[in-house]
Amino acid sequence: MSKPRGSTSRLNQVFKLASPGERGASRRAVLAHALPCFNARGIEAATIEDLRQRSGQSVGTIYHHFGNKEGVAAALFFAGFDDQSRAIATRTEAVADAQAVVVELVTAYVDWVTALPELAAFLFMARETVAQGPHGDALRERLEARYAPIDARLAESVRAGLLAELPAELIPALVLGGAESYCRGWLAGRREAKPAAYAGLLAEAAWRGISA
Amino acid sequence: MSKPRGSTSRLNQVFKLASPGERGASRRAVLAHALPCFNARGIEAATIEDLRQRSGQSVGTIYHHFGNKEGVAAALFFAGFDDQSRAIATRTEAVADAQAVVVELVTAYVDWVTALPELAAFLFMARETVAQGPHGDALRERLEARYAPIDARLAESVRAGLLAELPAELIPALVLGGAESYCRGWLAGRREAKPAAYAGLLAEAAWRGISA
Amino acid sequence: MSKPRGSTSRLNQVFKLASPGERGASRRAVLAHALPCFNARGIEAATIEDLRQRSGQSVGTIYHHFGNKEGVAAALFFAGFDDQSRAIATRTEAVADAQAVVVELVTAYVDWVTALPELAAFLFMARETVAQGPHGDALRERLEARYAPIDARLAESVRAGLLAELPAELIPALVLGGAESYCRGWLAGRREAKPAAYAGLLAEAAWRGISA
Amino acid sequence: MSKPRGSTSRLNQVFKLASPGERGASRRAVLAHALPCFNARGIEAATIEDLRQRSGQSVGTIYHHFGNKEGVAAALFFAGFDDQSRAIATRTEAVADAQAVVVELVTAYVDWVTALPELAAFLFMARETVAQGPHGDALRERLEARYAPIDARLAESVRAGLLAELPAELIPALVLGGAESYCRGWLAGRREAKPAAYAGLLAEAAWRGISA
DNA sequence: GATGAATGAGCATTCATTCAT
DNA sequence: CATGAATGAATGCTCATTCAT
Repeated sequence: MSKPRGSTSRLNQVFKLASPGERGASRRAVLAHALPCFNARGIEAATIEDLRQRSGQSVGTIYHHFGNKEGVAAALFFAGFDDQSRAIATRTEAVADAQAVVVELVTAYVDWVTALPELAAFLFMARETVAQGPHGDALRERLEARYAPIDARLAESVRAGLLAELPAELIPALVLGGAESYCRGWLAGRREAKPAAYAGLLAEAAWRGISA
Repeated sequence: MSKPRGSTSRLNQVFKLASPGERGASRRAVLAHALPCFNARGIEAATIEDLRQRSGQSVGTIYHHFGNKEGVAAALFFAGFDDQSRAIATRTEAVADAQAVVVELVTAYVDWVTALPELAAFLFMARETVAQGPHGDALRERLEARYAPIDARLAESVRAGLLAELPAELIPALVLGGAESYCRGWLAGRREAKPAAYAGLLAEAAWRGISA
Repeated sequence: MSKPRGSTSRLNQVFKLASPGERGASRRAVLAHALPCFNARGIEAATIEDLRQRSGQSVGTIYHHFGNKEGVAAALFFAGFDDQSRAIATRTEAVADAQAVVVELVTAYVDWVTALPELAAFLFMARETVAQGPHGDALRERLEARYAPIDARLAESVRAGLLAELPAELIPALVLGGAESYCRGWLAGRREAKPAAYAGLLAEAAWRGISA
Repeated sequence: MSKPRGSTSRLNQVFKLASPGERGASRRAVLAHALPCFNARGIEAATIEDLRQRSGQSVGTIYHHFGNKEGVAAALFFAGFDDQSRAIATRTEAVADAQAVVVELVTAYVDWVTALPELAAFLFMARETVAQGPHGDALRERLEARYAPIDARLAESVRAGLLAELPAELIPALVLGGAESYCRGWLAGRREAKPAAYAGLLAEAAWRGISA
């Protein structure tokens, strides 16, 4: 019998990375079941009772591991965020020129969203909540860590005349804005085709948008 | 003494349009003061007591006009959404060719967000809530009404060979994705320059991204 | 049929004074039934559910009138404290010389405790809690208002040579310490005779303790 | 280097007496650190987690030694109570006539409170809790053991005509009431001078209050 | 004896909504 | 139409206690 494929086993991998070791089983269970809870009703509207029932853990265990409901959401957010960062880093570090960086970035992004749609939807939903909560600084650090190397390489290309002379703070929106917008639409059920199906077109449009 | 200008009087205009007549004064007061309440803490976390205190209206009046809290949020959402639609329609209907449509659409969008940042932030925040609530169909109708004419003209240009052969469901993301992404960043305090300052660059990049 | 006598009707009078008017009925009901709840288990251990059940009011009404559990305790404390102050003031203001003041003070005190034992027990129990809570300043003001006139008259007598040369901060303890100590013992069930039965002896001992 | 003096080393002595031997080190640590925990927030509001953190012992150790939280409070109470009893007994047993007994009793009492204010505050706070709990009988026995010899000697003096004809149950209040009242006020921060400073005045007033 | 992760009953408090005036 | 006191279900969270290691 073959192992299950697709988003479930991929999700398990994300939670394993977030709570490694045999000890992390109950913590993992909470994280895994919190995802549908939060996605179904929003972080605020989801109740600890929801999390408890679906995860099969006790209230005390949830509070033992995460402190409070926001703590569960933050842990889930960073588990997803970090996995996404790894996926992007792996692909963008393997290539050299600016165009390839843009293509790999956009492609890695839409592939990740396509592979883990529930987690992607949660990241969109939880981002502002996390940014304004007690882990806001942690988020900003990790955003910096994710995008700084990429920004540096693109800035280099601007100096080399390969990219248009664009304000640095505008580039991220031009590169990932289209992909992000399409992904939001797809996750909300307003678009049919998987984002990965348009990876090439989105990457090409992004590159044309910023190239000299 | 001249009247105050800028976002406050512009907001008043939005609320006047949403609740015309002398009778609409209390309704207007609730809408106007609900905006900071919802933006400060989120729709779910804002309380009727917050709305009551800031608006100076009674609990009964709020329920009389809006039915419930979600009703206030929906009314505020559509007031903002409709104003944005009017702004876009006014500018895009005045031009003929595809490139001009794209430029006017992007420009109208970022200008509107720049002029009414609180309302824009609320629209981003409330969109999913409204889409999943009892007014979801109304939202889908109005989205259709807003974008159908524009989509039609762009689709025409695709057939005329002026635009790249792109899937119809991808075009909106390519056209407005960059602007939307930058606006989100600006509203969240992660970007410095007003979106309107980059209207030209965003419009140009959008056009290059989809042109043949 | 004659009216009921003794502590119950006397208590009702206290609560009437604390929440006058027809409007105050539900507030009064909460106060009246909070007394046995707090006395039975302590303020901390008494639950809102206890108060709700015994008073027959809703949770919302309790919070509407008192804000929180500590608010109920504080309101009850001041209702009792103020009644006790009135009882003391009435009797001490009616006499002239120092010995009579001491006698009336001690007598009024033990009579009040004997007449309202439940309330007296609560005052002993709640005093430190109130003093350390948000109403601590209010308590200190009212203590000052109660004892300042009496202290002034005793200090006058010290100057006149009728009283021993005693430190001002020691006098209250010498005057009321014995009565207070006996009352505590009686309220705790460690003493048999009602404090009022020893009013004369306690007053006489107090006067001998401080007289020149 | 000389040993530290004053209330800390005196407290250590109390805890050593309560938990002698090498085995009693962890028990002693819990008792010593429970005192500030209970004083800061009250017995009910202090948590096992507070005790655990401050004492550096494990939850299991606390339960091993004391059974439950009330057990810690009771053990601490009796450690203090017994030390106070020893201090009183040592001084009152050394004298013969009634006046000397009263003077030594009052003096021993205020000296003890002055030397161990934290413990004294705790005794006032915990007394009712202990009296109503499962150790109530133990407390009543020890109170009897402490005061019976003293009461007997004073009763003898009443018969000898040295003391006023006073009800037996009133005498303890007349003797210690003033001292107790002043000590409570000092411990609560409402009085400036240490009780020991007024030992003579308090003892004299007590004696005058009860002497024939 | 010692440990501390896990438990879950129990609590204070909030807040959308109603409805008598 | 307008009001705001009253309601009580629902929720996040705490914490004493247990027990497997």
